[in-house]
Parts: sequence; C-alpha cells; structure tokens
Amino acid sequence: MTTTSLRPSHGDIMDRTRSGMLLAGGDYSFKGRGGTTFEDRAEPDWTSEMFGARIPETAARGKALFWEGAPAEHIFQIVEGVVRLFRIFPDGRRVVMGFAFPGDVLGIAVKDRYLFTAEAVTPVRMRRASRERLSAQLAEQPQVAAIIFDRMRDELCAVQDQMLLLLCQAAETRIVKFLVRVARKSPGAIEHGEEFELPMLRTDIADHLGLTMETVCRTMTKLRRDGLIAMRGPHKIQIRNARRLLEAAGREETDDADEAWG
Amino acid sequence: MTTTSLRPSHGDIMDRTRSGMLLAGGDYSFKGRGGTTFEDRAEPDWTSEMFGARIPETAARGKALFWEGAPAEHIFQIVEGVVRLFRIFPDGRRVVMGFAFPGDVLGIAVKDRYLFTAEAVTPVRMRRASRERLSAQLAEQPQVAAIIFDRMRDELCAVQDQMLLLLCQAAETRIVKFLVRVARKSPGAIEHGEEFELPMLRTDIADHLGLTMETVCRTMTKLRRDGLIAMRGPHKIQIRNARRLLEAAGREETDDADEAWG
DNA sequence: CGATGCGTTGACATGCCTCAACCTGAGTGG
DNA sequence: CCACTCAGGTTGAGGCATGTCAACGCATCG
Repeated sequence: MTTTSLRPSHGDIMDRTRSGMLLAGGDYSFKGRGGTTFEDRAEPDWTSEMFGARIPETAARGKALFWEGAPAEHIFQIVEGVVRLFRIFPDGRRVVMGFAFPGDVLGIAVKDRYLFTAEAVTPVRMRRASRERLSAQLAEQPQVAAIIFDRMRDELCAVQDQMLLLLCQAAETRIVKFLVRVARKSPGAIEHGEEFELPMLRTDIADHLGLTMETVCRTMTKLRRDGLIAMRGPHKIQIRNARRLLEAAGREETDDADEAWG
Repeated sequence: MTTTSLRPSHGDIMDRTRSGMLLAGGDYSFKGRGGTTFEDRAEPDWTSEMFGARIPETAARGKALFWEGAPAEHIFQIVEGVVRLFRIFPDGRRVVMGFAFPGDVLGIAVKDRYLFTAEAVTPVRMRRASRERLSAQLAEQPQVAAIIFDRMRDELCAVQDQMLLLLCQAAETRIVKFLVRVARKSPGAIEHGEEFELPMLRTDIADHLGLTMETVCRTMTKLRRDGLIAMRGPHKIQIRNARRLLEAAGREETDDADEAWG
C-alpha cells in the first residue's frame, strides 16, 4: 500500500500513449473485493485469457492512459494503482466521472472513441488488450459475452448510483459515502478501523462529487474534529467510528444500496 | 400531441401489474428521433419481431408499469406517452432517474429485479415481451445481441450525460438543458418555435434534476419573463429565443455533447 | 360547494461557493 | 544546510443561490 509514496523510476512506456477504451468505473458496485492488487482476487475470470499473462505495463503518476476523443483501440485492466476518469468542458470545468481500481476494466462500453481521459492518480500497473481481440472473444465465446454483458449492467448501476449520490445530497453525505466506498476496497478499514489509502487529490474528489476543493477539505476536517475519522496526512485515512460514519452516509449505505442495485 | 389533455377511459389492464424490466431512459442520447408516437419513426428495427404487431396495451396516467424490486419478467417498449422512472429511498426522498419516451425500451439492462418503478406520466400505450423471448432472440440472432449491446452503450452514455448535468451546474442551466432535451423530441420546437408538450409534473422535473419544485417554478418563470420561452399552462411550452436558450444551456448543448457521446 | 392536486409566488435561513491568506512537505539550487 | 519555489492542502470572511416554510391561485372533481 505504498502507492502514494512510491517514486516510480519513470513512465516512459505510457507517456502520451493513445490507446485503450473505457468502461468508466465499474468500481463501486462490486462487493467483497479484497486486497490491494488485482492478483489478490480469487476470481479466475475471462480476463486472464483476454489479457494474457504478460508482464503488466506501467504508468507514472499523472500520465494519461488514453485521451478523451482518441480512437479506442485497446481495453485496459488495472492491475495495481488508481486511475481517474474525467472529461474537460469547453469552459474549462473538469468532471471526474469515476476512478478505476485494481481489477477494473476500461474501454468496454465504448464504440470507437474514448469518452474521457484516463490518468494515473498513483503509479499504475495495467494490462492491455486490443479491441479486435475483445470482439473475437465475444464472437467465439458466448460465456465471455455474457460476462461482459453483466459487467455493463454493473457499470450502468454504478453510474446510476453515482447519480443518486449527486442528487439532493448534502456535501457531508456525499463525502462520507465516497469515503466509505473507497474504504470498502481495503479489508479491515471499516470493520477494524485500519488505516487506508485515499490516493486521489482533493480536487479529484471535489470534481467527482460536484463540490469545491475547499468544501471537501472543510468537511473532512469536520469529520476529523467530530471523531469519525483520523488523518495522517491528506491521503492516509482511518475510520474511528464506523457506526456514526455509516449513519452519516444516510442509512442507504449501511444495508441496502449495494443490495438494491444487484 | 394530446397526451396530457387526453382523458383515458381507464387503465384496468396495467393497474398494479408487476412485470417488465428496464433500461432506464435511453431517451436523451438518440438523435433525430422525430414524431410523437413510435410508429412515426423510420427505424424498422429488431423491436418489431421482438414485440410483434399486437395491439399495444394501455396504462392510465399515474399507473405503474412495474415496481422497483419486483421480479423482472418482461421488457416494455413505449409506443405512445411518457413514463417516469424513479426510486424511493428509506427517508422518503424520491429520485427520478429518467423518463421514457415513445420508442424507448425498458428492462433490458436489468438482471432479475426491476431497479426502479415505472409510472405513466401521461396515458401510455406500450408493447410487452417476455424476458425469455429476449433471451431466445439474443441466442438465436447475433445481430440482435449487437443491437442490444449498442443500446446499452447508449444507455450508459445517457446516464453519464445526466450525471454531468447534475455536477457543478446551476439550477437554470440544468432546467434549460432539460427543456432543450425534451424539446428535441418535437420537430420544429427548437428551430421554428412551435409549442411542445412538457408532460411531466414540476415535482418530477425537480426530483430528476436534484432541485426543489419551487426552484423549478421560479426558474421557468424567470425564463418566461426574460423572453426565452412562453408557457400556455404548465405543460405547453414554446421556445421564443432558441439562440439565447441554447446559450443558457452552457454551450455544450449546442454543438458537442450529443456528438461527444456518439 | 368544498375538497383536492398541482402550480406559483414570497420571505427568510443557510449551505456552499468565491476569494484570499496561509500552511506544509518535497524538490532544487546555492 | 538553508533559502526558495511550487504543488497541494487548510482555514477564514463574506455573499449568493437554493432550500424551507408558508400562503395563495387555479383547475378538476365529487
């Protein structure tokens, strides 16, 4: 869990590479995904034959995996690290559509061009497969198509979930829910109050939740003062009172929500 | 175009019927869809063999096509009228995920249970097909699967689009964008300033845009006072200054946006 | 005629944004 | 080793847009 503090040699390989495609952030909708890197997962799924067992490529922090509008030639699977997915608008506004975590696949739901830019938040390791290979697999192996189909449904649910979060929710609720979602990826973070990584920048979070960086800061400070969380630097978070935190998430996060979307 | 003023005999058939499944609102992302009813469309697509040529069922205003959480047994295609798709939260909050218009298909992206309730905003005519039939078609006819796949991508884009609308957008921008989207469905509404139908309730719009009913009212009154639109009753809208209206939508709506998602 | 559902408008409170100052740690160069 | 710079983060003061609460309008319906 040294993503943030890691100083990668350099990210030559991915530097300015244009490729891949995206499926946004299937991130949130999966349950029980443990571990930090993808290899930890127990799921021996379609991705192994899709992406092969080659040594993953790497991308240094801040490097783009692909750009919004570029021809979508590849799909990517994140092996380690975190990626932000965002669009820039003519007026300069940035919207972070989501974040991709280990195990997530980018570029499946796309037609011919990437819908947004994917940028490494932390040093990233990833695997790549050509779009053609995906099509071939889809045609040959019906069960792969079914899995992809399912994935897209999950994806759809995740985006809708995010939409719900943005609707009629106070800033604190949004931030707490976001923290809980990220914490869920680190086993023990919620149940045992173990420190977990919040690698993205405050501005990333703000642009993701439709808030300003200042509001994110203030709210997290408030959560800290109220004893719900503790912080060791901006990116090391610890949940100190899970019950109250989940309450602050507005109840949905504790029981249903994830269930409801299944 | 008499949807709102129509007084249907009554909606016995659909009353409390539990069935179908949903694809949310593929609504916004389609271009060039003209006409009021689905039959007007030139697209001789998969839906004809899927749904057959039977006489469409009807649902009276306010009746549910299916309920959130109910087993998803059918898919529906809206032939005429407008449907709202929403979820209710434990705290009583309602979120309108989207609206379904003629031609839209509900229930494709669902697994086994409906993700939200679909309710007739206006008297609705619709066609129904069983989930099994969908599966059969998918297995037999690869090209149908491809179309469905495409639809889901469109769907995903539409939801993301809606998400963007909710992020860092002022109330007026959201409402104007929404108006433009609905107006797009009526040819001539934007280019020639012809009156068009805005069948949904103010509360529907509010719950869809993450605003209050009051804010929706006030903003629309402001648009009227500023000469951008005219209103003949709450549901008959006329665009009086398309240029300024599209400007108020924040530029994205005029050129890109729809393009960007293609 | 009153009841009801939906829409509109007003007065007021407040949560978030804006603008601005300052902090902190890491990298850099003398 | 220190001074400097820079990016990211934190905190504060103040304003404004939107939510809240409340009254009223206006159709429809029994």
